[in-house]
Amino acid sequence: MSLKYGILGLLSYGPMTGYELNRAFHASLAFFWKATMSQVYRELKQMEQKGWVSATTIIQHNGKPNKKEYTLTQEGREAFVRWLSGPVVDSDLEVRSAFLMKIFFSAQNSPMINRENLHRFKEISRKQLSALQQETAIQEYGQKIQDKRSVTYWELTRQFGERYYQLCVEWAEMALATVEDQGQ
Amino acid sequence: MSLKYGILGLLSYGPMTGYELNRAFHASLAFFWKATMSQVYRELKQMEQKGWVSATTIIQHNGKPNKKEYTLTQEGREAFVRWLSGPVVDSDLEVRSAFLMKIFFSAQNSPMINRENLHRFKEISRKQLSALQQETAIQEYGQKIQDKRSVTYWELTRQFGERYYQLCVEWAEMALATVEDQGQ
DNA sequence: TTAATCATGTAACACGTTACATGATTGC
DNA sequence: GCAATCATGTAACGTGTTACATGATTAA
Repeated sequence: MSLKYGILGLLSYGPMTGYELNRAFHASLAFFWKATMSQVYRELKQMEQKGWVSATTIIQHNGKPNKKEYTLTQEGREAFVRWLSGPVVDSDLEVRSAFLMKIFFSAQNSPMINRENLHRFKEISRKQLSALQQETAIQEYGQKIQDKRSVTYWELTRQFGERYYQLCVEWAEMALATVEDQGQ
Repeated sequence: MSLKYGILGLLSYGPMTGYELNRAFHASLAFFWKATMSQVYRELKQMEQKGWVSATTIIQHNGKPNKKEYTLTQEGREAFVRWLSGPVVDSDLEVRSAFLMKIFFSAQNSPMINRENLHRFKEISRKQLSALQQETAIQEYGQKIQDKRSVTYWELTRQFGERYYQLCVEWAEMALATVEDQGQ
């Protein structure tokens, strides 16, 4: 559901190709929404049929393959605004964690494997945290497009991510201590 | 991917019907994994074909519909243990948040709607937090089944949830202050 | 010479969501 | 009388994942 609106949102800054949309996704929305190339192309096809975006083929020379640039239509912009201004519902907050599923059943695992898994979780979280802290794309874009209001909101999502991974690291330390304490 | 293992994990505590599995899901795993009835029935059918679970029909009198009780087979238990003892991978930590997607683009929204959305997010998070704090299922089960080791791990997932929703509430307060500060 | 980048997709499968169907019993 | 609980599912659709296909250019 949200992938559609992620694409519309990115196109609201200006026209882009599927390939560029994919890069933009990875550079900015990846912390809270992952998308693959084939998904992006499929959504673009569907949205073109709906009339939310329109495509223009750009012929390239120098041996590079032709591009299809997508532009937001009036209906597309309206659909985006309807979603954006619509209310926040319970399901927008849903959490899904394969890792916690594993932890839930981990009493049936060997203590050694549990310690390893918790350590690995902590390390991955730490890496994600420092990646988000060193994130400069927001500042760069902000200086380029001179849109102070956008930067505020982009920065809020980044800060959520920072706090989240901070939590993961601290929880992992607590969990490791608990598991050791119990002599497991 | 994880729904399968959630079902196998619950069946590792003893045989259950699809209906009971659904209730168990809502009572224990719901914070980090949501499942619907039809999904549970579909997975059970697939896993029966794979030979991971076996079904026994229990004829009921007193007007109630017949039940099908599912039991973990040896192969099912092996598949579960393979998953449980397998390494934690990056994708096990993936975050997906429709709410943050909306915040990311919220510079294009009216300031009033943004304040409303942040307030609503804070309220939902607060409710989830107090629901998790008042959660007693873990203690009850623990006393019933006398499995101290399981309780430790169940409790770790609950604590992750508590910390997570605490973070949400605090972040929302910070975000509201930021948005007000900017005169938006 | 090998991998990465640019650029488009298709096909098949897996998983998640929503609506529908049946029908007795129990509590408000 | 109406909603909830017990208990099973099917069907259709929507979304996410993985593998495959093409083919030139550029940097290590």
